[in-house]
Amino acid sequence: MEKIYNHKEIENKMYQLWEEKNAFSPEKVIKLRNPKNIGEPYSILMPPPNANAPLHCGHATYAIQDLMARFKRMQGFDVCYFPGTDHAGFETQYVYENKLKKEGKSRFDYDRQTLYSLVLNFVKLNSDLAINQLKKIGISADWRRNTFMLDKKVVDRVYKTFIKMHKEGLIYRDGYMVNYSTFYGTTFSDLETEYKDSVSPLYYIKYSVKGTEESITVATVRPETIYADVAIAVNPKDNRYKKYVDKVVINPLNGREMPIIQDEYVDIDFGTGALKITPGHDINDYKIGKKHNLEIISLIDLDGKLNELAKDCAGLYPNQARVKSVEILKKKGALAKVDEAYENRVLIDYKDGRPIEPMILPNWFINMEQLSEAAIKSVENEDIKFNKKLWKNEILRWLKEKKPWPISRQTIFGISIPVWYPIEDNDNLQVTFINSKGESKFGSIKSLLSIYNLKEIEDGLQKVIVPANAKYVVSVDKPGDGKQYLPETDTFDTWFSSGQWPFTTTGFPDSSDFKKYFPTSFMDSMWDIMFFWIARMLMFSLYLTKDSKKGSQVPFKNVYFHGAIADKSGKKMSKSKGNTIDPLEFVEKYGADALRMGILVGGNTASRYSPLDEDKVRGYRNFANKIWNVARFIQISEENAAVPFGIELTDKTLRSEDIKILTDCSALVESVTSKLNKYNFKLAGEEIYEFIWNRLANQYLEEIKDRKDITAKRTLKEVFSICLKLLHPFMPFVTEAAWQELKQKGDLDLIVSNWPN
RNA sequence: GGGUGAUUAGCUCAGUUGGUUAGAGCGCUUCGCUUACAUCGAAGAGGUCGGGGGUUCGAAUCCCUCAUCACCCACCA
Repeated sequence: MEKIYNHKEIENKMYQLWEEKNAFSPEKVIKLRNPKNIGEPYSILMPPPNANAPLHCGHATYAIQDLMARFKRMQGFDVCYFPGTDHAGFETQYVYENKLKKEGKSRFDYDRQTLYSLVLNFVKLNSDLAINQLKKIGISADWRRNTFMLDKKVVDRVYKTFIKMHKEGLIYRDGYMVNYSTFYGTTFSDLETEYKDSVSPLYYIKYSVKGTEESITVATVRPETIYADVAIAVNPKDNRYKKYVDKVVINPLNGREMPIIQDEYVDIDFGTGALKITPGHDINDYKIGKKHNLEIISLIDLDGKLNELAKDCAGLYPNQARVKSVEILKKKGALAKVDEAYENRVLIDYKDGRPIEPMILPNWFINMEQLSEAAIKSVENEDIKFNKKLWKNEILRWLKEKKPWPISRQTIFGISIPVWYPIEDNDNLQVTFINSKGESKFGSIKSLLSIYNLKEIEDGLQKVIVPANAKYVVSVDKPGDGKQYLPETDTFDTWFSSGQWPFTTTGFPDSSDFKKYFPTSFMDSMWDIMFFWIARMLMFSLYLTKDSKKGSQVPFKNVYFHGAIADKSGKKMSKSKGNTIDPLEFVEKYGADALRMGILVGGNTASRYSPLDEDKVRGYRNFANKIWNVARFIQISEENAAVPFGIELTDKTLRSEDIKILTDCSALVESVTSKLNKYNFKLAGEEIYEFIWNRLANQYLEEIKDRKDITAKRTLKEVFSICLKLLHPFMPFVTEAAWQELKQKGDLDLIVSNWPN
């Protein structure tokens, strides 16, 4: 053995050894183990990393799942760890579009099919890269069970679920206030938007009251939307406006006569106490509009420009129209004053921080009423348990909102929604496509068909915009009834497919894996996707199993939410801050074992932000070397006479220090096992570290250095081998390597050896 | 605006149901190249556990209050 532990060489060798023996395959492990009994199933789903980029430091937290997999495998459970990678819809398209941009191109240069296959190739390359990187950190998933989010089995499952939900009335199509990015040309769910502090001018606009000399002044940051105003609202308790309540005001931009309504929502103390109501472009106005049965006027088109209703401002983008509309108002004498330094918050997308336009757009929705209800019950009953009460409360709070889930996205990279629109029944389908000469064309299908044949349109199809009340057929394939159809060009929200991950990976409903490993035992994920993913999986699971013999089932019994990996000063790692760590750089420098310890023991995975400190990782690299050298000491002291594993506490030749360390060691086993079962990784790891370094290496080993008897050697070997087992889930490589050095012919590999008790 | 959590050594954090002199890693100081390991060993400095009040024989640990800092949700015309 080398004096210094060479992690680079040995980690590769050990992983190779496990793969050669198929030690990650549950079927094979049963044969490798001794005794060859089959334990209870214990299954873990890997949250599929996005296959659009190399892994980042957050993926080092996969060590948590791997720890549980290795721990339970050694305990004799029938462990199946299901891996996979995600297509990550919009995220991936975003990454790919940036790539196109560097090449001087954009998504608008391609028809749907071409763009889709380009992105798919890109993703497949990255998917392999992601898997290889996970292997580098020692992940012991059964790679032969790998699932990619666009595999046929996944797409089939997604279609089936959509069709089932549609049949049962949970899916509907509606015009609804959505978060629309005119830049990306797609909607976002509420979870995908943020508010940003901003300073904007606040305009005070006078609306004259019909039949009087008086006017009501309203404050707004978006004067360009006055074209879409339908009412003025005041608080019913506001005495200043009581006299106007039955009167009508004149819209200063288009002369529309608008009612003055009363609603509790209006804050008496804010601005002037009077609020303009624009149901087409503001979520609160939309709600008030619905309540008071007001007309909804859409002023902004999908391309982000104002439409013909905006008169003089038609064709302008909102920020341009703002300037122009203010000029017009000024000329008309309707501008009372401007507060230039007004602090407000503007809606942006989470990805790039570009403005989001709330607007009414036809979209596919899931009614969450029943689905949430079932999920709430299972959380309250603790059919599904969380590692902190905080998470239980947060997820309940969110579920109780029961907000409809918009599931359609206007991106091409994703699973398409299996819907077809009959052309003859829908006069007003708006189509964008690239013709055979490579020119982009836009128009209603009726007018386009007078110039092009349907085949040419289909081949170059980019987007079909469909009104909310369109007639449609739900079908995976184009209906064969002789009618002409255009497909839905929207794709599913990526969470619609990843929400069914527990089903697609295990092969719901008939496969043996599903029968054996569902519901899964342990789910580890970062808390930031609690609503996106964990809540959705829970709802899908309860829904899809509701008609089964066993009744509704949760997808996993235990959820462990870990924190975001932060730098040593507790700041979340992000590219913009420049404090990111490439996990593979640490693997290279200090070894995967050291990195894993840095995550599992150096920080605290259970807190919201868990620091990863390079100094600590270096310390754990030293620890690996310490372990290596204890093994080396044992090997040297064995000389030519091999010492077998195992010694009984009843052995008469044991001296008092031997008995002491053997008993201390059993106490350690008990404590570590119990802590791991409670997911207390940090304390368990610290205890082993402390025991090996201080108790075993510094103390006992020094005590027996001069002893020549075999008993001391046997005791040392016994205690050390137990330590290797306890530490294996944390530091799989060095423990296995040390074990390989000490084991004798016929002994099992550490990965499939039995957990001590 | 609604809610949650945190505040312990220079830094990053542990401290299980309240119980003997408050712990770890890194960093720091001094000494030591002793044949497992200098990616090491030995010894050591350093904290009135955010402030104040209370319960108790006894509180970092329970209660109240103040302060500071995070975070989640909703969203201001």
